[in-house]
Order: sequence, then C-alpha cells, then structure tokens
Amino acid sequence: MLSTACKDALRAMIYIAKQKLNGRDKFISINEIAGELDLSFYFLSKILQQLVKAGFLESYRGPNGGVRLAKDPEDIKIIDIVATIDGLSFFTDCVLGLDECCDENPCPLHQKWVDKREDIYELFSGTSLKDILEDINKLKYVKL
Amino acid sequence: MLSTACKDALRAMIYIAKQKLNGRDKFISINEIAGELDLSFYFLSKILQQLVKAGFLESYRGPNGGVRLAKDPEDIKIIDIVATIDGLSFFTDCVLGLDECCDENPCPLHQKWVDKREDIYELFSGTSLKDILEDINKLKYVKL
DNA sequence: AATAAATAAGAGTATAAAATCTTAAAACTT
DNA sequence: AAGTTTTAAGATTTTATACTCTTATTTATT
Repeated sequence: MLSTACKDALRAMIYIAKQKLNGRDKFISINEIAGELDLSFYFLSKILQQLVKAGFLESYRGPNGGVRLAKDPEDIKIIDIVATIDGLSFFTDCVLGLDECCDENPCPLHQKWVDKREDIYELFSGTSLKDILEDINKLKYVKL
Repeated sequence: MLSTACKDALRAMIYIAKQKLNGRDKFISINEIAGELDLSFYFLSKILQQLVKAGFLESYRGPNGGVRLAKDPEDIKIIDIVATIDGLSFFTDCVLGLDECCDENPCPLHQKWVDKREDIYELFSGTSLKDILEDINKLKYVKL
C-alpha cells in the first residue's frame, strides 16, 4: 500500500521525533538516521528533501547540520507524510481503477471499499508523531 | 493497493460471472472481455492465464473457445483473485516494511494497522462473486 | 486436409519506481 | 583563505511492473 519511500519516510520521521522527545533539539544528520534505520543514505536524502520542501522538516548544512522537525510532533500526522511522499490517490481513486467511479456512479466494490478506506484515512489523519511516541513509551520495546 | 493486473482480473471475473448469471454458460472469449472492459487483449490474456492455472477459470481453445468460471460464483471470493494475482503480502507484511515486526515485537503502527488490515481481509474473504452480482442487481446501474 | 479461431507460453519492449552517483552550495573549523 | 562537513539538486543506473509481440498448440469448420 505504501511505497518503500513512504515507509522509510515514516520511520525516519518517528526517529527524528523520538530524538526531540529525548531532549535533543539539535539537527540530526541524515547519515545518522540512515545508519540507525539501516537505510541507504542516498535514498533517504532524497525522501527527506521532499519533507523539507513540504515544510515538515527544516534542514541545515555544514558541520553539525542535519534535519529536525519544523513543527511540534502533535502537529505532524501520518497522513501528512503519506500525502507528501505518495500522494493521496489511495484515498481518492477507485479500487478497481475506474475513472468514472464515484458515489453516484459506483463500481461494484465502491461502497464497501470506501468504508474501509475512510477508516484508514481516519487512522492516518488522527495519528500524530506525538501519539506514536506515546504508544512507543507504553510498550517495553518497539522496533524501528 | 491492488496492482493494475489485479484490478483488471477482478473486473474480468465480475464480467464473466455476470454472463453466467444471465444464463450464458458457454465460454466467453478473452477478446470480448477485453473489448467490453476496454482492456488490452494481450495483458488480459496473461492475467486470465494465471486464474486458469489457479483453478478459478477453465479455458477452451479454438472457435467458440474462451474462458468460464470453474466454480460457482459463491465459491470464488475477492481474496482468491487478489491472492492469485498479487499474493497476500499486503495482509502479512509490516506496514513500515520491517522484517521482524510481529505481535510480540511490533513496529509503532503495528496494532492500529493490523486492525484495519484485518477489516479489509474480512471484506475480501467474505465477499464472493455472487455477493457482488447481487449488489449490482440492487442498484440501477453499476460501472464495470 | 486445409484453414480459421481461439488460448498458451515465451520473449521482448516500455515505463515507472527504487537506488546510486556526482557536482554544487552552504556553513563551520582551523 | 583553505579544507571539511553537511544538505541540495541533477543525472544516471538498476529493478520491477506494465504492456506488447511472436510462435505454438488446440479445436472447429469447410
């Protein structure tokens, strides 16, 4: 459902938000993030650039440079990251790929699918980085 | 979420099932299906071959040949078609792409995501071609 | 027997996503 | 001022998916 770029973006954003929670308010180098999350530095750089452009991260060049959140963790929702990297076509396009499919003119799966899709939309738009960090802290150990 | 091949497969299977309901129990040529659904004959042929191999369609060569359902419409579920064409990785893999993610060792989105994913699984495994045809008949006009 | 109609199977091409590399620009350190 | 560290941007390569083409095989028709 999510592209690998989007999965990587989500993991990176959670990692960055986690540092902030730990009192570390400096820029975090992309090299560190890639190392910690076992991602390609090159690929991750490209992805984070998009999040900088979209205003969810700010970046700084030079020694001790890197990226950090441009907003509070509670103001960055999963859907924001998904929208930036993958777009929202998952939430707008017909599950059978029909251009004309809509409420008035539905494909055979339309109504049933829209229900599920909206559940996911609500999950993604209702879950912020802050919520995720709180979940992480409730559990003993959570993968990233 | 679904590959275009899988979307095409679903549309074709619904079309084929619809013919059966209309009392037409003969083989339907792939050329006809491709024409009606505005799909490439070549591409659709490849897709339907997979459904023949998987036992959901049977095919017949030569004049008046084509494909037809190998089972009753109520015994073919959406999930069967999805599993044949796309596989079930959507329902088994971590939403963040982590290999080690599981109930005991979850990623930060695991539990919330699994709930939604299982809803979709239940929709797909609980909906047969027969169910879809019944829905179609309830509405005045449904796209395919 | 020959021809035509249809699917099967394998090979090939095109396009998009993923991943990498290179050069440029910014900022710090000495 | 020169060198180092870091992100930015553009170009390139790789890989997977989507799509097309060609040849083979099966079956019916004449």
